[in-house]
Amino acid sequence: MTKQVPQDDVEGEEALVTPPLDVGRLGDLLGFHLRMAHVAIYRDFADTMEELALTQKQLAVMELLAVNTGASQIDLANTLGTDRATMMALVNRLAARDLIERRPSQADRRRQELHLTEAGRAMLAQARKLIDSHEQRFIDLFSRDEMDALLAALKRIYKGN
Amino acid sequence: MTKQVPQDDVEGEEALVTPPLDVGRLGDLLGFHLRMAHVAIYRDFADTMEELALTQKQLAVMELLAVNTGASQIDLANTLGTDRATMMALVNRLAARDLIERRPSQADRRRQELHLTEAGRAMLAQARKLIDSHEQRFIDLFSRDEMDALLAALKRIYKGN
DNA sequence: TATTGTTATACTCTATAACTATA
DNA sequence: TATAGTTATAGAGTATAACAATA
Repeated sequence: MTKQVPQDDVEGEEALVTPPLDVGRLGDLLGFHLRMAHVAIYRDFADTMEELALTQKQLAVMELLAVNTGASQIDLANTLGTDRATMMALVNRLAARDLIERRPSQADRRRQELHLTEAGRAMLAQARKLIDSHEQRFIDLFSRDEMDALLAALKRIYKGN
Repeated sequence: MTKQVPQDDVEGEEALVTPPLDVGRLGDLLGFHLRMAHVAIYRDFADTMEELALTQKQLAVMELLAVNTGASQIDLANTLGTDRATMMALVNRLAARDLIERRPSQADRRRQELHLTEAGRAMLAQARKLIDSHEQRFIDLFSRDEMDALLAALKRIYKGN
């Protein structure tokens, strides 16, 4: 999916044809390093999931539905921090692929309950296997304590403490 | 710029109307927490920079040019991990606002050397002030040691060790 | 009045491919 | 042959606004 970063992230490679620039003040910004790390993982995820054609967010929706059967689009949007319209588009794409389905709620007829389909559950099972190897590549960079500290720090950032 | 996340990230607020779902297996994924943290900082950045209408990446380009005068689009793309076409669009937008300018290279006539304009330098000075308060909000969440460890961990992720 | 889903719209981001001019 | 810039194109992501049905 991303043929990007031709030489840069290949381990044990010699210097680039065009060497990376001095990052200057960017080096002091948490947001800069967070963004670079996020992009690195995002791309590895995309490459790993290429055969299944699932994005991080699509997988997130499916994992949420695996645990929260019948959740609404608003539930998903609130949990993942997006708005209704964005979630609508995301759900549309997954529904078009028959991975999830909408069912009208009996209790509140404004709502549509979202469910994984059989195909969705099968896809999720496959995805989890691929994700394991993807995650492992980054887990291997850290000790258990380091990883715990990293996850705690990231949570603190987006939960605002 | 982002009126998003209506209740979620307000400190000391009671439960949401629609409470966040159980994140299930997502809670174990580094990529999930990294993405959530990135989005949180990205939005705070966007809100902070609203008056200047500068994105994280636009600022990154300007900071890079502040230190690496005359760098090419390829240089910037390699450093920030994007491709030529994406950087082209980014540079176009900054150039259209007269914040940076292209100058033909004497040494290699395929190249354009990029420079901050006077307006660009002024904008950057303003931006740095706003960024300080933005960064401070997140720095305050951590001790010095915690922040050092966090930055080191993030670098390890995108530098592949 | 407020909420859920929905549609329409628009702009940004990202990447691919192909062209051009240089090297 | 390879590289830098460029253009065209397309799809995904993101958000706003407005409407209908329902609460």
